[in-house]
Amino acid sequence: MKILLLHVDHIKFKPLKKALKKVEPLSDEEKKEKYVKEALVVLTAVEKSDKDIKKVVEKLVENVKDVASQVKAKTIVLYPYAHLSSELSDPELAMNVLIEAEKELKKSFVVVRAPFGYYKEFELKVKGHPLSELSREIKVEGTGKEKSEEKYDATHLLNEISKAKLDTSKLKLNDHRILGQQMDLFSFTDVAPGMVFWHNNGLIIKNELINFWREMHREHGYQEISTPQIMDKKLWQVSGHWEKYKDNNFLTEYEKRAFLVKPMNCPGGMLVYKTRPRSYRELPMRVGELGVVHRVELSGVLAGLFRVIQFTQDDAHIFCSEEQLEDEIFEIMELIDLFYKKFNLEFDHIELSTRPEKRIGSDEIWEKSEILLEKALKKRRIKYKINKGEGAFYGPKIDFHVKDSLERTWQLSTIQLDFSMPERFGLEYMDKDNKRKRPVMLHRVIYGSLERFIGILLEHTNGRLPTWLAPIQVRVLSFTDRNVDYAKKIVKKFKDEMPNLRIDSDFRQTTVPAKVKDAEIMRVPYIIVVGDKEEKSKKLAVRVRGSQKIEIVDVEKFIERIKEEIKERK
RNA sequence: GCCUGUGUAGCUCAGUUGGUAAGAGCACCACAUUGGUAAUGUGGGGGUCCUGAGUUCAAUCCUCAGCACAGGCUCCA
Repeated sequence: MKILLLHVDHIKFKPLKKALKKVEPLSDEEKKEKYVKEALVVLTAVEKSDKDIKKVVEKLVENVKDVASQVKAKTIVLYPYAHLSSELSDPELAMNVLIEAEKELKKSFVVVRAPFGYYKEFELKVKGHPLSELSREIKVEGTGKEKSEEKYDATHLLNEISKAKLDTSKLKLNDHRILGQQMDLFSFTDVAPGMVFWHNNGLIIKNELINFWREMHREHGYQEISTPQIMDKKLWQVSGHWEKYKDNNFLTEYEKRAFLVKPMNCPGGMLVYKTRPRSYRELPMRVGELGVVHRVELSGVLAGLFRVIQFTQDDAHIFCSEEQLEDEIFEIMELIDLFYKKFNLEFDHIELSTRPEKRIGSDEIWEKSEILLEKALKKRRIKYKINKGEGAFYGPKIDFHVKDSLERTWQLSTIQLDFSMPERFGLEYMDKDNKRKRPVMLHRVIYGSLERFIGILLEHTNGRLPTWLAPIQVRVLSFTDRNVDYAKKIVKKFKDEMPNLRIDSDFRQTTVPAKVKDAEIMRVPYIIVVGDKEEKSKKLAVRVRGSQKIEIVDVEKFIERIKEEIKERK
């Protein structure tokens, strides 16, 4: 139970309308406005864990008496105030606690109890002395036995686990959640809201994106690291994330030390930087990390792959000198450009987000950083909007937004400038002149989150991914049972030529149109039908990615074509 | 988290104003069929009607509490 004790000159309140469906009826007297002078107002929120009414009431009364005697209050106002807790008990329990507490307190005080379950207008004047505002948390300890003998019935609990049911009423046909189901890419369940279960087909896409990412980043002078999933709370106090995002972290513990499930990769990266003295020769040091992060998000904001609790960031941190900054920013912009061209994606708009209210670092540094980013944008002649006050708490950023099937925009790539983290973590390098200097840092992602990126990509292609990304690249259909042996030979030939080709077959005894339909729903780029004609002519009848036209092609030529597409990532 | 909806078979949905009403199509399995580029025929198996508590002689349906999903708000290091 949570309570807030306010010592007031007066309080005035009046019930307006029901907040709950089932509440105590009010007498005419109770419906009237109440005015109480010189009172200790006890705002109460009864919580789920307050099952032992007797003990809860006992402790509540004890607390109230304690404070009342200190402030010398003779009148108590018990005032239900649900907003103190997010773990509220059911109304019945709450009512009982309040009624019992009222009875107890009446033995020593004048008690006024405000009605439960109503929206009330109220006005009060707090005295303002040191003891006039106090909050208390009342906990009833369960006996050790109860804890160790936690009772549950596994088969019973299984009933509570269900697959997340998608409400498709407001969705477009190319919504990634529908495609994900059709193409067997991923799923969600009740027991892991906002966390993706990647099926084989979906993971293929994710892994291919990662392969491409790794290749491009190696080419662009990045190293890659991987840091732990949970780290001591201290680290996040150093970085400032604890201060700013306390409630948005998953907490766990190890030998009585508090650990945070990482919501960001940067602090881990900082520690790697600090493992040995660094030289100016190492800068710019570009360090990538495909980090899995967890963030506690409000349940109402979750949305398919677009907004999740657990996701993979294609993160990177670039440590460099101030002189190198501009070039590094351009370098990242080029990389972003390269990626979006590859996927034929266009940005809806680009934002420059400036200093937020809650931030670290001096105003001079913020000024400098913002000007720097703006200059870079202007030099590149990039159109952008200013998003005032929306920067990260450690620095301003440039965000790249893309539209989804419902015309909502989502941030994918971002470039963030940061003078503060290196300061907080005491990062240094030895410069030419043998003096210790502080590096500057850039945080950046290209895909943003792999989850969100895949969602966008699916919607933009309507699931018809380029061959290199398609979970199934080629499917061979038999015309009749007569043709199965030959069709198997074709499949084998493809596999011999391309061991990594994702090819499968459909030899069911059904019509060709039926099998084509299924392959189309799976968005297979190349559907090959093998029948008597093909056996005779030794050619292939290929249906290409959604077009209704059938191409008759030479086997060898077709294999070359696919090889080329996969190699060139088309 | 808030507001408004939604939750019935693997998928898409119908239905019961509380009582032999647990239904269809697709998918799956079997049999027949051997077909030419988005759905071959017949038969069969398959359901905790989101979960829990309550009301009732009786709950998928009513009440209360909760969970998840969706749209919007707010938020997004």
